[in-house]
Amino acid sequence: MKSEHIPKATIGRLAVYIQVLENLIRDGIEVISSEKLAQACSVNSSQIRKDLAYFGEFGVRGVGYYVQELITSIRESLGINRVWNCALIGVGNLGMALLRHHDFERRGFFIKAAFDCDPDKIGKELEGMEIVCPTHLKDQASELGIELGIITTPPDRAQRAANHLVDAGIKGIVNFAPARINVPPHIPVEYVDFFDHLYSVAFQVTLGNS
Amino acid sequence: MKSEHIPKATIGRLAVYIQVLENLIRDGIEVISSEKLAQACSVNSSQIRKDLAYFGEFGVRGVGYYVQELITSIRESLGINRVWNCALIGVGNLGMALLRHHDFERRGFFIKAAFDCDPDKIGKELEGMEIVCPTHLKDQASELGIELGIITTPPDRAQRAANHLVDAGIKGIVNFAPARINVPPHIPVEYVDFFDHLYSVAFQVTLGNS
DNA sequence: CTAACCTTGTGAATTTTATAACAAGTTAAA
DNA sequence: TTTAACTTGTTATAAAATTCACAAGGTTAG
Ligand SMILES: NC(=O)c1ccc[n+]([C@@H]2O[C@H](COP(=O)([O-])OP(=O)(O)OC[C@H]3O[C@@H](n4cnc5c(N)ncnc54)[C@H](O)[C@@H]3O)[C@@H](O)[C@H]2O)c1
Ligand SMILES: NC(=O)c1ccc[n+]([C@@H]2O[C@H](COP(=O)([O-])OP(=O)(O)OC[C@H]3O[C@@H](n4cnc5c(N)ncnc54)[C@H](O)[C@@H]3O)[C@@H](O)[C@H]2O)c1
Repeated sequence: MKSEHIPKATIGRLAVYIQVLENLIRDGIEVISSEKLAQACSVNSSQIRKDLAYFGEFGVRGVGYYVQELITSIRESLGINRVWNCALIGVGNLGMALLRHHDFERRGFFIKAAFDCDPDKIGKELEGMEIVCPTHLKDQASELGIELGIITTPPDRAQRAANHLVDAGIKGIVNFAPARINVPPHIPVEYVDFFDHLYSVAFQVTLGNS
Repeated sequence: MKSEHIPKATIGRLAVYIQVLENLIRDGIEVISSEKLAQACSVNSSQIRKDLAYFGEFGVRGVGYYVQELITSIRESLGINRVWNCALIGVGNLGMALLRHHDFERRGFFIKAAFDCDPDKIGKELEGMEIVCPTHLKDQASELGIELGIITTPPDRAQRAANHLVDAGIKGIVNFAPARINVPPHIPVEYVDFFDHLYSVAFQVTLGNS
């Protein structure tokens, strides 16, 4: 079908499909039907076929989808079948956990530089990377080919961090701080809000009890 | 209005409203209109009024919403105006970052127990808590009044961790591991997937460039 | 007190998203 | 080769969420 506008919910589900498909590979499963995949992802099978149809035709009628091929197709569709260089701002508890988490690299997201404004941290080395003052962000970004920014500062510093990133010509931002940030409209921002999810389970549990 | 079924998206937005409203408090703003709040949250003002209408009438016509009151009302609506005791399974990079993050407590989510199956970690103390073997989960859960579980194990251990939690009578789960888990249908599960958000920005950046 | 002005809450209209249904393509067995 | 059993891609249908539009309620200034 190859369509124009793709629902945000579709992107979220594609991420789930990849997750489940990768686990199927581990289990040695090579082909899967939309119905089976749907069960594993807790969605409707039409939903899966519709989501994939936005990007092309990846299945074989009467057979299903070849798992490895489908993973590749989805990754191409999302634009993640390549390396993305990232900068991280805010090397605290969470920032360090992310830096130490090598799954990001395995999936093509390389954190190439880490920034913090704390004088005690600047100059220290972590995971083979020197922690640098955010004022150097602009230089390093172009030098290292950094396109994405990850914000892990306290919430009241998130806007400042965002400003640094924008100034450095970054193309997209993932913000872990619980604060909205203002950036030019052509720069996409994704918010990772742990509390959103905690609130959501708490709400569902409360509903169930009432 | 007080309605029956509440869209999941509404819950997510309520979390955003709280986030923004709390920052308004910090700035000393006491009253806000749905239009202003909408701008701060990047949503439509009708959306806000509609979201709130699911739970009651919290505003004053001609005036707007009293910020502190609205926070309280939303918290009551979500069932988070009370303490929720949590157990964390998997004390690795991410688990430790969460344990050290005291914002959870400030918002009523207390991590009362931490579990790990690594013999090197069991018995160690962290943030005033002893790391315990997951086999003790059941005892501790009832003893400490734990209702929610947080999974931060590797993905191939997530199901096992979930089984422990379910067996311990936990009422809801937040899963940070990139793997779907199967639990009885009355137990809500929320997935926090960092890659989902990375994929999403990458996709949006790619779109913008094409 | 009146008039001009705001802002909420909500039914109706619109848009978007999800599900169902099925024609078309594929396989395998008889 | 034919038939029966599958499964996709896509159109049609249904459901859900968002936005619009405005009456109803409230405030402020003169
Ligand atoms: N740690 C968690 O588990 C967790 C969970 C949910 C949300 N968060 C959010 O993630 C963010 C980071 O949390 P954390 O626990 O790592 O906090 P933290 O205080 O440990 O780390 C914050 C780091 O940011 C640095 N920083 C401050 N201002 C900066 C600036 N302008 N430029 C660059 N660096 C700056 C600080 O020096 C510090 O090293 C916070 O916004 C927090 O609310 C954290
Ligand atoms: N660290 C990050 O920044 C990050 C980012 C995104 C996602 N994640 C996900 O979060 C999870 C944890 O990541 P991490 O970096 O902390 O990994 P980690 O390897 O540092 O920690 C995992 C911990 O879980 C423990 N564990 C393993 N099996 C267990 C079991 N059955 N019961 C109890 N404990 C068990 C291990 O002993 C270890 O301490 C992983 O699934 C990872 O994919 C982490």
